[in-house]
Amino acid sequence: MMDTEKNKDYTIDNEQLARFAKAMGHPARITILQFLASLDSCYFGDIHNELPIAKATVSQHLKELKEAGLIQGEIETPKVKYCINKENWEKAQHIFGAFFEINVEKTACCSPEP
Amino acid sequence: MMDTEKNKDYTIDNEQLARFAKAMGHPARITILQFLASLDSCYFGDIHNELPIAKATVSQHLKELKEAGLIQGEIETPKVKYCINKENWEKAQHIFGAFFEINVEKTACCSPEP
DNA sequence: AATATTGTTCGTAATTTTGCGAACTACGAA
DNA sequence: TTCGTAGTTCGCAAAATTACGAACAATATT
Repeated sequence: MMDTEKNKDYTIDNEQLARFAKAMGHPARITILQFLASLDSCYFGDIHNELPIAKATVSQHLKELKEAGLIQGEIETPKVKYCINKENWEKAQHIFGAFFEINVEKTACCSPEP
Repeated sequence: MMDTEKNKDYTIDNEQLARFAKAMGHPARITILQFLASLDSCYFGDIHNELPIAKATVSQHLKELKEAGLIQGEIETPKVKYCINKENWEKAQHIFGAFFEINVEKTACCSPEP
């Protein structure tokens, strides 16, 4: 049959952007990313110390950030060192940058506030 | 008592960034935002037509984007016209921009891949 | 008045998220 | 070996998210 129907699947790029955004969709995870980027420390204990939540919960948030690709961790016995995943961080920079490049001025649709 | 304890609350900025990110944390909502920004149309029906989900679900996603402040809607009987909330869109641009301005090069912590 | 169009809201179900304490692992020091 | 440190994982509960069809509302058309 002909392919006249519109493809309604989400694009890979949109899936990826949503994935990153979702990972960033919690204040604890934003705080973690900022802390890691500021490089006051990379250790779990110090990250935990910045946050108002239990260590088990911090561990979970770190796991999610890791699964989204935004951070990585390595064991440095007896501590665990986390850091930004540089490659994917840059990917996120670009993908968010492109997303927000859209010129809203030019595309105003609803009438402005009267 | 003295306030020697570290304040572990999330900052307003981090809460706001997480709020925006969370709203963007679903491919359908990313697609909606892009569609509205591209201005092929502003009407619910056309938005629905772009997505692989039921209209009730589309309506819910639009509601969430509206509650996060990223879009706004107005009735244009018998249709409903949605659009980007310009003010908050720019706010999001800035807040995401600032977030990703962090220089990861300078802050690399974990050893690079060997 | 009956119909059609355009979306929203309701009720419901399945899944995911968030959070915690307790138990556990791994290692080094006493 | 026993203890302490540093985190992870487990088990659970509460809440939020995602999704749908059916019912509903508001308006225009016949």
